[in-house]
Amino acid sequence: MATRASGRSTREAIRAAASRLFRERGYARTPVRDIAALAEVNPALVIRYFGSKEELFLETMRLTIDDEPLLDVPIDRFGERFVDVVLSSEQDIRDVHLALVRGSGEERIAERLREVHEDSLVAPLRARLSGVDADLRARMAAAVVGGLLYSLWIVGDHALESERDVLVRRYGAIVQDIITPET
Amino acid sequence: MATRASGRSTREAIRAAASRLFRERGYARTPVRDIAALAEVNPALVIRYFGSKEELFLETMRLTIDDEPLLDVPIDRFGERFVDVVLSSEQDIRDVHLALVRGSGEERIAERLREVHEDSLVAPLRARLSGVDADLRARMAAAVVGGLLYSLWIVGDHALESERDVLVRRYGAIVQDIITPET
DNA sequence: GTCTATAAGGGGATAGAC
DNA sequence: GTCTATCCCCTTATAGAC
Repeated sequence: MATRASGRSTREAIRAAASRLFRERGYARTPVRDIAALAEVNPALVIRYFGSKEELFLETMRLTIDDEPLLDVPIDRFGERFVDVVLSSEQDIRDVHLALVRGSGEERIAERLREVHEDSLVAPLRARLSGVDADLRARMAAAVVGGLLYSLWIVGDHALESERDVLVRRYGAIVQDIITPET
Repeated sequence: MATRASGRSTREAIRAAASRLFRERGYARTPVRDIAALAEVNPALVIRYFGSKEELFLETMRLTIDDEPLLDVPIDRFGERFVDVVLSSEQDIRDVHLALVRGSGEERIAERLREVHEDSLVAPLRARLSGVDADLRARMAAAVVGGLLYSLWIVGDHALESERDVLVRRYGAIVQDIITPET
């Protein structure tokens, strides 16, 4: 095999392959060799560049939610919009989330999951809430959204996958009820 | 080591050890050897009795929810009671559920998770509901309860672990809102 | 910067004696 | 029914040549 391009692009090729395979098959079921093969790179390089498989996993399984669509929405429609954003597939929130959940037997992966849950689900909700129970309400709403992801992707609840619009509306209503302070 | 008791009790010892370790450490992080050690039994016997590690896992990670407390409760308090039952630690619903979620990268374990989700969460809710949307509502409520478990145990959301009573009441209210038909 | 070759360990599972 | 001994595969990770 010919020597490939410079170190920079090799690193990126490994990262891209790892990101894809980890999301598709999860941590435990993705050998380093498979990552190397997909990246068309020597297996030794994977470790050389990233130190260990776990480092590589943590390096690739990050999330930053795009909260722009959340900023300009009126508070009484926030629940629906939030569900909409989470379910939007542009960023692969769901895949990364799923991989983290399944890998959470490993302590450091669990830690990353907590960060992702906090930063991507709790924080955006919390930012728009006020009142004494704001924190608890944000966490409950985040848990509910987590439950939606769990149901859709982990248990594969196809019966819940009605029209996307219906899902966003009904689930949005649940979230909305939680974040709206009790009368 | 002296020969232990009869085959019957050996089988039970293996089952008990496996059940405990799988719940504590999960599928991937529990070697057959550790199960044998805890059961004070030869490693070869584990496979001999149960065929494979995966079979043993599926054999031990079952759930049957005790739905007696659900039968005599008035429908308008059903949500709260349901959350109460799920969080009651008598049966280790949560541990088994957690182990199944984390193991769900394996196809057969995912299948078992779907069964458990269906039988222990969806079905008890569905049994008390009626109306056109009954099925969808039952599934959404089940997903929400799954979200609670997810948040409490998988991400370890300690901030959500307020007083148990508070949790049951507030989360029960959410479930109740879902299973109560819209006006 | 990339390769070959291999170390070093752990895993599940099996054969066959007792 | 239970044991010892071991097979065999797969894994991550490293050493050192090119």
